[in-house]
Amino acid sequence: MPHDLPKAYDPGAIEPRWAEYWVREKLFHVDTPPADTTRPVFTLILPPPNVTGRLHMGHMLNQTEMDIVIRWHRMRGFLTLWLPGTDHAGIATQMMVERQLAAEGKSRREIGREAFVARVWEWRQHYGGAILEQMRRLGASVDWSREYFTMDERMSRAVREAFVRLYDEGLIYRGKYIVNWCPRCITAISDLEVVHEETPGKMWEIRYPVIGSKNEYIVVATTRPETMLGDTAVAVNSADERYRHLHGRKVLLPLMNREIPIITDDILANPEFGTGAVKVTPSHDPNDFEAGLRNNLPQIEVMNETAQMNANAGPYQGLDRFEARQKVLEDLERGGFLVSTKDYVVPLGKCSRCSTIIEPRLSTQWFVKIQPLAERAIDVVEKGDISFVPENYTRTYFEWMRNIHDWCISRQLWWGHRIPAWHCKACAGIVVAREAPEKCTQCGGPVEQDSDVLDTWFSSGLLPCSALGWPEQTPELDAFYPTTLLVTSFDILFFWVARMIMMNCHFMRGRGPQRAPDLGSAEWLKGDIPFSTVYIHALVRDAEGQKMSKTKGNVMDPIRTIERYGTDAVRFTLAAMAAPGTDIAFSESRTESYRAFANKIWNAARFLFMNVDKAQPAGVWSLDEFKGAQVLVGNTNPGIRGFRAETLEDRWILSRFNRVAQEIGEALATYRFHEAAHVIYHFFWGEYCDWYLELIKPRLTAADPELARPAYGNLIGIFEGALRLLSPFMPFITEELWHAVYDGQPPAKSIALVAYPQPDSAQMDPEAETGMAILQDLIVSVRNIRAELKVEPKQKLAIEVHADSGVRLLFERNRGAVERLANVEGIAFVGQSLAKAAGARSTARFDVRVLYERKVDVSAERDRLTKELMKLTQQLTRASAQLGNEAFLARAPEKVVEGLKRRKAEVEILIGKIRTALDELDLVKQ
RNA sequence: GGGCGGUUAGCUCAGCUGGUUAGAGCGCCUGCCUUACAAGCAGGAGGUCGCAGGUUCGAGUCCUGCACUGCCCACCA
Repeated sequence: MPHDLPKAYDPGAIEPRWAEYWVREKLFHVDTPPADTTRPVFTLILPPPNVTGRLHMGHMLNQTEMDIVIRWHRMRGFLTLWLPGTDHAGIATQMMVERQLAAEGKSRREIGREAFVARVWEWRQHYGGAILEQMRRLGASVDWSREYFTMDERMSRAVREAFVRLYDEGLIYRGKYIVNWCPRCITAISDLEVVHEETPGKMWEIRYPVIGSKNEYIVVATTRPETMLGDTAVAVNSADERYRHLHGRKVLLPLMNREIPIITDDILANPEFGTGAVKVTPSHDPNDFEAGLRNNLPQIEVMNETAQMNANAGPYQGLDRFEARQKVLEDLERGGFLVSTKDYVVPLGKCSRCSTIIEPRLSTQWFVKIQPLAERAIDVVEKGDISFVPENYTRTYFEWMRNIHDWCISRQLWWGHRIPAWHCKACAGIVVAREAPEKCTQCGGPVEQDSDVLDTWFSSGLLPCSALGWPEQTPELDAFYPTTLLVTSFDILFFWVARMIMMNCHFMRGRGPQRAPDLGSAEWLKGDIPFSTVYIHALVRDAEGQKMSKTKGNVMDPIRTIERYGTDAVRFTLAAMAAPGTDIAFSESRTESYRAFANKIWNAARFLFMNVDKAQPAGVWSLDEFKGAQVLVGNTNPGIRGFRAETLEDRWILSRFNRVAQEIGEALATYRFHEAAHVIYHFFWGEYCDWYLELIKPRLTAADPELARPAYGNLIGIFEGALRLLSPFMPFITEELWHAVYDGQPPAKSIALVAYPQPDSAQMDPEAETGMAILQDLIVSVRNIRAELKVEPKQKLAIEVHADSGVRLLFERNRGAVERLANVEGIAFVGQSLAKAAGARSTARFDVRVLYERKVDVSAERDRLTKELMKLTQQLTRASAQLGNEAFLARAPEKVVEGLKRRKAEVEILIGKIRTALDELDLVKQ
């Protein structure tokens, strides 16, 4: 029995069931539409989580926002595709499996490449689906039938195609350069994978003896003395007078006893800094590398791939780089070469994966010549074809794009896309091809594939076009590319977003304009862009505003939070706190309050069903009357149907519903999730439950079925509509209750598949809203007086009201409401103002007092009135000053002037009433 | 060294394009188990919007400076 709800809302009892139902029924699967479809299309690609990943709050925020947008579009009639997938995450996954091997006492080198890769696939088979399983639990309405993995064969094909094309166009090259090298991961990494940290360290000054002069030295400064073993020159600025006489001379490199030249080079950014002379180590520093090329210096590598000193380091061979540093310093000291040791803050580069200090290393790698790609990527954003929300990220994007460096894409790993290049064993030529060549195309010799794999971001940078079938011309590409939106976090803006823009714009170049981005939009999406809007969401921090990190131990597991409060409550928390551009300090107290919100909705439903179950058998009302309401997608006005606005509260709630639908629509269209969440929260709890439900109660039990019938229709109608409004935010509870509303026979398989309420201005009723506000004001005033007088809650009291005829009529018509909600028995309307009456309350529209024998607490009353008077007087002063200002009257919009005048009049009336009341109090005292 | 953001109630945060009385949740105080909900109901207290100037008829909102604070980027030994 769907109506038989347990008393307390228990998310654990309903959420897994619906999560499973949505997947099993394939509710969110969409067929690829024909190319000529007229249906508006909305495409969103899920930023593929790492296969190694576990869900964290950042994912949950990300997915909540995406799911809200997706469900909202789907309910508005878009053909909506949300495409899920996972990323093979090169280094991360390889490390995971290596750890596993280590636990078995094995290493990847022992078992060999082929076995290792097989082992990773096996790992992925077992554990790789964890994060997507977690996504299912969140209710993410993705199309599971289209799931991809970035190592799938079709993705590999796209990767090879992209590589070969870029190579053929001269945009990929191979060469020996200084790269960021992680000696622990034993691979090159890109600039972006290096984290710079200001670390307290030392700067040492070392003197190099000048050959051919006695007691003459050049003093150089360094933070990495061990690299001096590879020095091949000392550089000074050509304009530096101090060293002019040494141009063309040589120094003797201490410890190594190697003669190296003194060169003049502009390597020195600032000749004032340090001693004005630097050691030059072309194999171990990017600047020195360049200087080495300019000056034809030899490159002497002194370290191996694990940053241990090699044979070129002479006596230091075999030492780790930091041991070597100590030893070098000791030896320099002993030889009298060490001039000074100073504290110095060094910007140390560390591997973003394992925090090992990066060693700049000379090695042969593959690079993307990025400038030409960046130019187009800048262009599409400048032209507005792609826009960022919040828009200030545009600047950051340009900043990065304009200072971009070539991208090192080769990794010395085993897990990843193999570079489609083959080396000839005979002539050392290179063949780059889509498929493995049989032999060298130049000399016919045997070939062997390059052992490196590609940076993970090379394959994810091809999304979304690769996920839609590129390089094939698939119907999916036709229908869904460009995608509409990308929702992601700031930290992968450069890693991923920027690269997708560069690569997609490059490969999809020349594609004509596609569909419109939104309903009723006259604009068309440009054909080559990967997405038209990038929404950058906030970082989720802990309740203290600290970044969540494993080392701090403040990481929240969303699944655990969900188990405690329910998915809906956690989703709602994230949505309600997701103001664009600001970080989220996730607080469980908020989640608790949103669970209470869910409970409130739950109990409102119980109340409804309890009454309905009595009314139906009595023939007062039948669900069939309601079933006629059109809520199916495609209906032009899927708001509240069959509503009969017969009373003030009916007109009011209908008006409010429409206004709320409008506000939510506007908020969601601009990604203002928090605003939308607040609006629906306030409407449901503060208006529907607190007022409408209370006001309508007597009509539900009215003896006259003609009175009761519309009340039921309205009550259920608004409830059902509100569920639809709320559904994208809280998909589970709304699904459960929506099915229950229809007694298990809903007009569609899911609330997610019916229409989102659209505002209807014809149903907005400002007069009813004003009237209701006055009525609420009266009820609250009476409750307030009662509380001040400490009247027994159960005791009914008579009241006197003074008001003009219009307001009086309003009160008379809603007499019952006042009596019930303010616990009043008998309302007398009086002709004269009640301002003098002790304990009366006044508003600009009415005075009210209760008839009660207990004396007013004179001093408390005086305090209250005095405070009120001060506030109002301040307001009056300000308002008068403004209204007396010619410039204000001339320049301010009429609406503002009118509003202020009205307010001033009200304030004046109130001040008068309060003065009277205060005078009266003084009389009482005397 | 560049760039971006924050500072609003005891706490955590909203406040979009400057416009009538600055809001929410939690916490706090008072009273209620009023048959939908104590995860609730009713009432209430609490803010010189970081500081100093400026623009404007009008500033929490725009500009300048300062203080504190967070983040991103960067090949100055």
